[in-house]
Amino acid sequence: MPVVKAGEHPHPQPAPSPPARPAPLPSPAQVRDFPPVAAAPALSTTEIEIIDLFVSAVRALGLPKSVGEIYGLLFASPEPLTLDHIVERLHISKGSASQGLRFLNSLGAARKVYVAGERRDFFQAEDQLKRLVAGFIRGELRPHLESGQERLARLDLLIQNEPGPGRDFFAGRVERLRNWHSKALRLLPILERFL
Amino acid sequence: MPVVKAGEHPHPQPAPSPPARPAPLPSPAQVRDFPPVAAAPALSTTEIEIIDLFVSAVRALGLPKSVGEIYGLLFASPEPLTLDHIVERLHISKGSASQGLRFLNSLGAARKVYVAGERRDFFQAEDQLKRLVAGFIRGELRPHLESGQERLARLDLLIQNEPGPGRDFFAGRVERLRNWHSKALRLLPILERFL
DNA sequence: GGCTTCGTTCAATTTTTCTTGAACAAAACG
DNA sequence: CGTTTTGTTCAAGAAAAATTGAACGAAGCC
Repeated sequence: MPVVKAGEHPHPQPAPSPPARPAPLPSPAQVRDFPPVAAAPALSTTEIEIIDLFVSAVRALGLPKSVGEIYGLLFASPEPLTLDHIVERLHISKGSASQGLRFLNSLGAARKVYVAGERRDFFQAEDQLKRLVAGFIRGELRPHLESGQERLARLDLLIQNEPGPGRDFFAGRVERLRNWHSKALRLLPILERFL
Repeated sequence: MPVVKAGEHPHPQPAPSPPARPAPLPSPAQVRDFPPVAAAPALSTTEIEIIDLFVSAVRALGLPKSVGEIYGLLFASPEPLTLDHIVERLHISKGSASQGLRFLNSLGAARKVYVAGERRDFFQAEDQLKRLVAGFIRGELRPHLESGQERLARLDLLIQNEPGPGRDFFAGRVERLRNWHSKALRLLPILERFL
């Protein structure tokens, strides 16, 4: 079974990352230098460390690595980023970035910010713990607990046609499960309040 | 293994079509399988439902299915079981059963019970929520939070040689991370107490 | 309208994780 | 002691999950 791997290994990126993208040779004509967007700068050591931190946090929550990378990059960035920025700096596919961003957005962990005169969507990391937790509860925890409710109901039915001797035992078990379930439900608001 | 893992199907992936119903686990094959010779009784519908419940709970925590099956079977059993019982009734390999049992044992979720005149180890499920939670915290949550501590220290160092302008921003970020970390640490005792 | 940019989707592929099974070690038997 | 029972280990295979990339639709732009 898997296990806690607390080890340290610094790179999110595998080995030798190719120097840069094989940019199509810019035709000599272009003189226009643009301030906003240039070739994506490589990640700094600090950025890498921050991203790595989120990658492992997010993995611990059972979410895919790319989600951690994206959130980490946003968190480490003073200004909002577009999907392309993310793709280029993280070297992940557009597909991954799109999905990851949509997921983060659905939990309220990444928010779209309006940028005047820009067609593209810009994202920034939600950095209020309380909001992050609330989103996670709404999006991930709550749904599961709710499905538990149905399961318990189904168990109640099944127990009815359980042969005599076993029935009492199972009834006790289900009661205990119900108790656990209700405790978990009551915990959620406490969580939200505390964090 | 992960720490908090809480979302069940934490995939950011858009679930194509969530047939939200919990399909009974390993049911159909059972009866045909055992030809002659004293065999373990097939799982009852109730047992299957209970096991299924734990399988999905455990998956939500990022643990392997077999761990959920084993705990579920123990939980649904009035008397303690041996590794062989588990292998036979669950139709999983000895290897899986051994590992799963050891893991559950390490968290205090399954305990060895002494049975007079028996050479084999008998296991029963820990059924006190408080103890289960405490074990999970000690075995899974705490270790991860501790590794976070080291990461933060490393970040502090990295920030020192961060070029001027960025430094302040990063310093603020790291401070925030440290704040989150300490909140998480303070949450653990609350968790243990509440549940 | 035609062209380009942005972003999404999803089947195929890659990566990661889990499970199996056979080889072993330890201990009890006799 | 040799044998049998009990349980562990771990490489290899199977299964599950994440990532890619190309095709596509929806706007914006000129």
